[in-house]
Amino acid sequence: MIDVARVADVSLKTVSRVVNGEPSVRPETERRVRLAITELGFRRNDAARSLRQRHRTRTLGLVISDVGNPFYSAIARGVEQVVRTRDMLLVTGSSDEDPERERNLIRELLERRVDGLIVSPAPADHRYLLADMAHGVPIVFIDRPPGRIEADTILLDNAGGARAAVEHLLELGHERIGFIGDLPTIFTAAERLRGYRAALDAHRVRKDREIVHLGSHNAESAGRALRELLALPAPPTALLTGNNRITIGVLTELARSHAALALIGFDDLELADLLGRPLTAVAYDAEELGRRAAALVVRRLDGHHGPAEQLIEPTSLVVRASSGSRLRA
Amino acid sequence: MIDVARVADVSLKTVSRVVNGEPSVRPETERRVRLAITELGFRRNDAARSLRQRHRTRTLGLVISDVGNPFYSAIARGVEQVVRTRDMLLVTGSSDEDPERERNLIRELLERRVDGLIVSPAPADHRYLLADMAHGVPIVFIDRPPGRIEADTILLDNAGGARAAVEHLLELGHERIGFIGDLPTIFTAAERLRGYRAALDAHRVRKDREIVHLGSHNAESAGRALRELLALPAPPTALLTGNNRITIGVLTELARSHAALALIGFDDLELADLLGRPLTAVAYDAEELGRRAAALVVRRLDGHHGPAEQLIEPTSLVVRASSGSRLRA
DNA sequence: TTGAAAGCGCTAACAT
DNA sequence: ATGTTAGCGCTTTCAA
Repeated sequence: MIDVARVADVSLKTVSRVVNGEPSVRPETERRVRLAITELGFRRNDAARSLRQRHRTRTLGLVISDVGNPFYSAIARGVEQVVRTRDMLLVTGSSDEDPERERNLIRELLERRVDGLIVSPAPADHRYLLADMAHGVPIVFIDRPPGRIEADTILLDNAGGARAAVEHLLELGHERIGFIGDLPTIFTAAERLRGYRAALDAHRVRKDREIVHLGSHNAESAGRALRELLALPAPPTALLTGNNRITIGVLTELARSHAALALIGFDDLELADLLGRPLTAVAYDAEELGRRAAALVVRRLDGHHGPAEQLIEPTSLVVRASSGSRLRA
Repeated sequence: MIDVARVADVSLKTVSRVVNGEPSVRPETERRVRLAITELGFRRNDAARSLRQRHRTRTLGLVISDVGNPFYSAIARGVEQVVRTRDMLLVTGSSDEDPERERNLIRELLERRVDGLIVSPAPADHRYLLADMAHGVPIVFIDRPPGRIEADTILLDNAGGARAAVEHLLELGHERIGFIGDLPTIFTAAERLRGYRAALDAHRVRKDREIVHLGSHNAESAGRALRELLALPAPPTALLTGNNRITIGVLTELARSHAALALIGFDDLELADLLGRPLTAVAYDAEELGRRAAALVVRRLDGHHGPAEQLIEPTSLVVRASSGSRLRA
């Protein structure tokens, strides 16, 4: 900037005025400055700027487990929509579900002085964030709650969605409804399992642990789990799958084995309609999840100081062919 | 930091030493400093830091049209993999294919002094970037070439992929092969159309403009385009679709109309195997595209100064059921 | 309308 | 082993 000033033969402050569109600069002076700016290819340095200004970086941090996962990229898109209206930028990092990496990522973002932070947390003790929150950095948790602290959080209605799915199967006349899910140490997996059980309890249907398989973390292991369930003396007549990876594994295995099984998947699939047997699914708006999380951050940025809030994003059951029709009684 | 120094009763520089893990600090002193750091909830300010240091922000900028699009999120993931090995962070912005927004985004990123930039550009004159490139900021273009400047670029083999698809259909005995694509103002759409035509030319098959439909930008309009093609007196017996959105529109319409038509889609679909009729597709590794783009940036960051390079990422034809079997001659 | 000087929070270079 | 000083590139405050 000082170079620009020299070339334009004005003071540094005048250049600053031009660059920031402040008034009180003679058109002729402004022209000289602009010329010098183009000549030198000058760009204002935002780091220096935010150092002097009221310390806003107009940047929001987002920590998720994987940018490549459609669920998280939908969230990122929702967050971005809000961020954009405020003329802010988004810094994203993938934690791969590793608490230590998550913590490092958060530290880096905070050191870069993001104005706010949205985190989809791995299970961990998040008390280390209390100091930063006390310093006024809005931190919002998305999809899963933080560990051992109170903070704004937005979750899916995991239990409600699973319960609605199971109740739909019950209404169709099924009584042996299986469940294949991920490890219950994962918050969403545990909640979905809870919803599954709650539905059976509410309808006084016997819960058989034999047809519940937990710990499937990818499509392959879900396929194996399904084979085991189908090999049982009394296999389930219907199945709820705990997430999209598991659903895909099950669909693949089903395509191979041609077994008849009513199926509902938690998480909708993009091409659910075009599958061999269109998938009945527990759907929700992941983008909206991102938007609402960003709105929580923005509200605090705008001076809101209320207590931590927990928001629940609803799910809906999209009934297609895979859940089948009423069982013959 | 000065507050920490005061509380720990040491000089500012000693705090800096502790924070940066520099040697020559007595363990006892270090303990006092660390205590003060925790007490005050201190975080090093990276803006101030990079201002003084050799101006590295350890940040890479990525401008794409939409974070929510699987193609771009795969790219983002690939870029992130590389960025992570260098302990850098990724700042992402979506341009929505709007050249003006793209330019603003780029300006913001450059003002924030990203160490490098990866851009999937909308068609535009990119000469405004020459000054920044001359200042040593590595800028790499991905998926589409920049306008009116020379810069490192990585593209898909769009023409080659389309050509291979058409040749596969020709080998199966088809002679009336249609094409539904996006507007040829879009680089990739134009290239794919070129590949389609090149294959027909090479095999001396007559090109009929009637069975080529351009300008489909979403699934709905692709569905309409298909209906028009099928209503023709001499409809095509096979079809190449120009991208995943178009493929989905065509699949939807095909599911409705039950028309018999050999189909190949450019862009693979995640559930291609599980569709009613598994999709033959022109596939490629979008993540690798991101990794290679990031590698180009990183190489220049490491001091490479060669001329602009253009890399081509190969595609492959994944043959499944939808392209059908050999036509009865 | 323009400019001079101070200082944001940190690190590099040089003392002690 | 620890401290002092200057200055990164900008904006703020005040003066001309």
